[in-house]
Amino acid sequence: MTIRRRPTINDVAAEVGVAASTVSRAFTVPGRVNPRTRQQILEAAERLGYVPNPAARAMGSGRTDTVALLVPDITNPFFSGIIKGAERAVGAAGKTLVLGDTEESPAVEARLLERLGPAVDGFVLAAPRLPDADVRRAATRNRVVLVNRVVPDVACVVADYESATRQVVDHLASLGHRELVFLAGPAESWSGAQRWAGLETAARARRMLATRLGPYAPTLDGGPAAAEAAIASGASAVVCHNDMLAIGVMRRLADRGVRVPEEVSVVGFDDIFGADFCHPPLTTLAERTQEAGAAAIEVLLHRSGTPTVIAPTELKIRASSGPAA
Amino acid sequence: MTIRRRPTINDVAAEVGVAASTVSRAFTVPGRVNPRTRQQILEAAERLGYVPNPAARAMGSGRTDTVALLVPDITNPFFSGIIKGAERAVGAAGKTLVLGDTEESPAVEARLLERLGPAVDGFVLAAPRLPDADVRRAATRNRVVLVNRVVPDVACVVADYESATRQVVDHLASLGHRELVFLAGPAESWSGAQRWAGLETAARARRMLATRLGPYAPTLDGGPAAAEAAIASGASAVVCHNDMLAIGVMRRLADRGVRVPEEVSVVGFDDIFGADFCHPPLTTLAERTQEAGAAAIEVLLHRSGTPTVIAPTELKIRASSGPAA
DNA sequence: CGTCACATGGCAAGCGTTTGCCATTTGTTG
DNA sequence: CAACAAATGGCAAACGCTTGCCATGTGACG
Repeated sequence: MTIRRRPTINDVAAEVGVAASTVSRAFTVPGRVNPRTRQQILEAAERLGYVPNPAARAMGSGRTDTVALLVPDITNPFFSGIIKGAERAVGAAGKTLVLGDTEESPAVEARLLERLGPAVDGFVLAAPRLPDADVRRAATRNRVVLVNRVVPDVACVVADYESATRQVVDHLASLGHRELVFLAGPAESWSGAQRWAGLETAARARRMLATRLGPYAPTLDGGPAAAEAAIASGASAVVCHNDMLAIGVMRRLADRGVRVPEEVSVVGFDDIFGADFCHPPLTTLAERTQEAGAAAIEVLLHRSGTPTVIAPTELKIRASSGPAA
Repeated sequence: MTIRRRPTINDVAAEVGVAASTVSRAFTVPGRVNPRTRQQILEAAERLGYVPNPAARAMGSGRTDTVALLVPDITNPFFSGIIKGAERAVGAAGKTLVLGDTEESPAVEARLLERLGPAVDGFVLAAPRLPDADVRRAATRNRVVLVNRVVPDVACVVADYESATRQVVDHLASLGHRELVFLAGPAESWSGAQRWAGLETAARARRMLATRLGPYAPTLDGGPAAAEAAIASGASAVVCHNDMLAIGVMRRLADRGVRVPEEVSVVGFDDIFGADFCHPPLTTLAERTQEAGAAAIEVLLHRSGTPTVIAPTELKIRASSGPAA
């Protein structure tokens, strides 16, 4: 198929017999041109198949009507939810979303920030791996909203980890567990730190014993090592950094003949796709990822200042947690 | 945080004392400027924090160095693989990927195609829902590569469904199954049609009986209805449109007390995230989604004409399929 | 030492929009 | 009907970069 030249604003102007500026206004400042003229212009544009060129628009106006969302791993279902939510919100605002996968690498993240910077009106950074200083620097060149990460003076939306961890601990306590081990994820993970801090506090309030083990890779592959450590610890309840790890752990436990939840209860974080059909279905703390993604866009597009919005969480109780042995 | 003005090519030119055109060439046609001059320019750019503005670049050159990938549903793990593969390939080529979620809607797909058209060098359409005519029209304005869809005169990369379905049928036949039912997905699905056609042919060659039931929603929620129909059919093996449906079906079978694979074998398509840890782990036909995504980008960026590339497939045999009862 | 080719850099014209400002037309008001 | 304001449209200058073309300087070669 051969590519045809696109009609420009000038083609439309010529067709109708008005100036290009009038055509431009017909699209961007409707009130500014006579309704009848506008109608003709719209019809001519339709007829010619004219579509405004975003790059040219960006040049003239400085606005790009595009925002970028950077996530550490597109294939991680947790981020899929954020992406989906952001996509919808961006689309509803008539703008375009550019997605970047940082592959968990601060370097890649920095590169994307730099490359995309001039091309977008703002960034949503989901669980960024970059140090605070770099995040702040980025916020100097573009509007930036963080998801599940807090950096002073930068807008963010974070899950309500305090309530979240309290729910987890309450649930385990009500099942009669007296101690829990937390199988930690990467040391740099901000949300991981929050989760552990919350668990520890909540456990103390409940007079439960809480221990942290790890770090482990927050993936299925991190499971075996984490499971072994959990078994060795002898705790009746294990709380995992995230669902991936939890599922990996449960697999290993099954291999080792340890029954879930009869012998040990397992709880995860994220409620990823699959958490409800793994075996046994996983009790997990669900963040409203789509809402979080949408909220981040909302803040980016409409709110000024550096608001912090707290996203609610919800404990999904399924079969992987049960009464203490 | 206050946003600072970005330095332009002129700032760099002034800093070094050369013309803007020289700075431009230092970045885009390195051989064209004296190595020493170039070095100075690069240093000045670094010092000033200059980053070329893609929009302006696009205007001058006509190239946008951006490609768009449109998928029906970002949260579907099958597409995550394609996205990941495409992302990598695009990044490796030093270009930018824009992602669009069409929400399974032809209308949204058409809108994105139109809006994004002028802003990108080309499109990869994964399993597009649009009618042939619209796809061809899009290919008239931009370069287009299809994934898992064939439209005459448009480049594409498709899974090797013929081999795929043969593998499935061979596997079931070797387990002693004499008949299978295919639980179909949406009627408009091109890949669904391919799958059924392949299964039917392969089954006939093996003198197996193949029946198609459905359509069912290709989601977990489609499972119950499909499972009921499968049970009613009395077949010992069911092949599902995709893994989502297969997992939904297995759930329902479990609820109904039908044991998998003892009483009925279940096979899916896609090998999505979760297929290996659902219960029982699902036998499924894996497409190399990341490779397919990368291949599509490769075709878009480097190949001319309208090549058709066939992506290999592989049957992952797991616990959901077993000897016929 | 005269020619010539090549290396290097500058000039200026776009690329498709937006937008500030001015000119004209139309409508309103006293 | 004069005077003025509002509505409408056009002109032209950006926006930041690329690129075709030309001017100059350099070294090689005969």
